[in-house]
Amino acid sequence: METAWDDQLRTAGLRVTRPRLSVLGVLAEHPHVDADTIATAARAVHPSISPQAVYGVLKALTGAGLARRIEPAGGPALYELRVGDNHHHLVCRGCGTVADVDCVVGQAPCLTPSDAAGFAVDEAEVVFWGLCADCQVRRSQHGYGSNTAIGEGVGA
Amino acid sequence: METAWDDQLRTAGLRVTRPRLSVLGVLAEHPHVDADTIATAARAVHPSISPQAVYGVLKALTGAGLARRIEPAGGPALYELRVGDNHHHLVCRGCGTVADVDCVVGQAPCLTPSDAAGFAVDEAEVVFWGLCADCQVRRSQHGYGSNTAIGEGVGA
DNA sequence: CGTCTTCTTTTGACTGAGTCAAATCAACGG
DNA sequence: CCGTTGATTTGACTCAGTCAAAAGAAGACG
Ligand SMILES: [Mn+2]
Ligand SMILES: [Mn+2]
Ligand SMILES: [Zn+2]
Ligand SMILES: [Zn+2]
Repeated sequence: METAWDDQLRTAGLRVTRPRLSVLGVLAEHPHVDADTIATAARAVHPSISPQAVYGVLKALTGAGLARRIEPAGGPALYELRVGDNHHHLVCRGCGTVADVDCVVGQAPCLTPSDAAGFAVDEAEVVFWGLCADCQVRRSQHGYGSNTAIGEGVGA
Repeated sequence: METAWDDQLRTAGLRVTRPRLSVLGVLAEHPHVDADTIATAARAVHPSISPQAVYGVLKALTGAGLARRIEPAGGPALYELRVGDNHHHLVCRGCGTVADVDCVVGQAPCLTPSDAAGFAVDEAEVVFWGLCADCQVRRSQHGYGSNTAIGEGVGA
């Protein structure tokens, strides 16, 4: 199951190295992690890996289309292996947790602007901001009202 | 026309100061600018303004709901005075130019995820990525094909 | 108008996230 | 097993933004 990384790397024209396999292993277990968390986790299997190596690996992986980088406002970049399906994200304002949202259209750009102003649009990036289940509970316990604002069902 | 800033600031419980008026003036003329550009432009009318003052002003303005902050991936935060209408943005991958996109729904959240995973969603942030008209021309002149990929008309 | 309180700005140090380049190291084709 | 070339390490550096103490100014009140 994990030797598949080897093929994916080689097919992408990349050499198979221990830093790359470690990072891929971390990404497989934890979707939506930042570079620092990846470095810490990767060190468990490859203790001598340097922070810069992690950046280098992530750049190689994203460049080759094996990983995806997202940058939710207010935090460091996050990486994931789920690529090529144009999915979107839910981000919790309370704790930063990120969850995947399937795109109902499937292919980019899944939305088209009402007026594209001359732009050739190739991607519609959608981030849903709100509170995760845990943070809703935590907030209501501390006296705040739970704001359950839901709009119509358009899908995304 | 510009004395309206005074009232807006006071109504928001903020004092009327020269740094704040300068920043508001810059934002009124240039939508979607970063803090550094604001500082440079504001210095034309208030030469002694410090970079930190700009950050402080911007935090006060956004906190009071007089300005909005957006953070397109790969660049510094941008600020604008157009607030409260839940509009979206087009960002050029070539030159970073940002254009507004009216939201056809008007109120947040204008989209609802297909599966909210227990989140209470209060906002759907949409960023359309592509190439602006100028960059399309520039690219085709240099031999690259113009990729005109347009999806269905959902509006945003 | 003058004074006093409180909010703002300034000054300057500092952090976090990421980049860049030179030197060392290791994958893998032959 | 060697040599080439790509990858990692090391270390310095940038950029965007934060934090806190000290100085300054807005504006409430007398
Ligand atoms: Mn995802
Ligand atoms: Mn805008
Ligand atoms: Zn949460
Ligand atoms: Zn452009």
